[in-house]
Amino acid sequence: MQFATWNVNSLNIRLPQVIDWLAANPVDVLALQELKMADDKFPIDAFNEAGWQAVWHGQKTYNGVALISKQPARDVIKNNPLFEDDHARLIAGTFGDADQAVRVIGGYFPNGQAPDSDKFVYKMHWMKALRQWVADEMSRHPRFLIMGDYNITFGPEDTYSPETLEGTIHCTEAEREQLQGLVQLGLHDALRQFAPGPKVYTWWDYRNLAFRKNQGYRIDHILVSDALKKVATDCLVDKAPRKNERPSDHTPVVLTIA
DNA sequence: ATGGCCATCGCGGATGGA
Repeated sequence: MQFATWNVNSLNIRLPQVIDWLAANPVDVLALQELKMADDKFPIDAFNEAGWQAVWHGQKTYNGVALISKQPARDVIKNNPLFEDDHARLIAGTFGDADQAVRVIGGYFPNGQAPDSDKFVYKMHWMKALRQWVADEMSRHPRFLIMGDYNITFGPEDTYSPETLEGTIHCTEAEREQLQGLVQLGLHDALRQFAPGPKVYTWWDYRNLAFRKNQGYRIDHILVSDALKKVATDCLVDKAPRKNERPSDHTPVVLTIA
C-alpha cells in the first residue's frame, strides 16, 4: 500500500495538478491540506470521474482537509472529538481489508505565526489535544499513521538556515516538545528511515528563488506506528510538483508499505 | 539581472501563510 500527503494551498487552483499527480502516482490514500473551500464546493465529481473516492472537511478561505482514496474510507471522523475547533484541520479514515487495514489521520496543523502570538498558544493547545486523540486511536488501531502539514521541524537539520531560523516559528523548543509528545506515543518519522541525509525539505517559500536554491523546510511528515514501521519499504519527497506552473509551495511525501 | 510570492476576498489592499 502507498500513502501520501500534500498541502496543495488551494484545491481550486491545484485540482488539475492533483488529478495529474494521482494518475502518475496511484497511491491508496492521498491526504490533502489547505483546500481553502467550503464543503459544498469540493470537486467530488472530478475525483470520481478520475476513478477516486474522497472524504473531506472544508471551510471557506482557510484550512480544509481531505482523504482521496481508491477504496472508500470507513469510520470517518472530522476534527478531534476531544477539542472544540472553529478550524477544519483533521480527518480520519480506515482503509484496506481486515487485518491489513490501516487507520489514517490527515492533518493541517496550525501555523502558529510567531512564538509570542495568540495563534501560537492555539497551536500548543491544539497539539496537546491531538496527542490525546492519537493515543486513543492507536489503542484501537495498531496499524496507524498520521500524515500532513505539521508546521513543525524535528530539529535544526530540517531547515536550510538553522543559524538564523532556530527559535523562529516551526523551529521552537515548545513546538518540538509537542511533536516529540506524539512520537513518544510510539510513532516514527517515516521519511527519516529512508532519507537520513541533510537538505531534505518539503516546503519552499515562493519568494527569493527558494526552490531553485533549495532553501526549504521539512515540515510535512508521515508518522507511523511500530507495526507499520516494520513493513515500510520506502518513503520519499516527490519534488516534481514543485516544478509545475503555479505550484503549491509544499510538495508530496509518499510512503510505501509491504 | 543577482531577485521583487501567492491565495483569498473582492476590486484595493489587508490578512495569512511559513
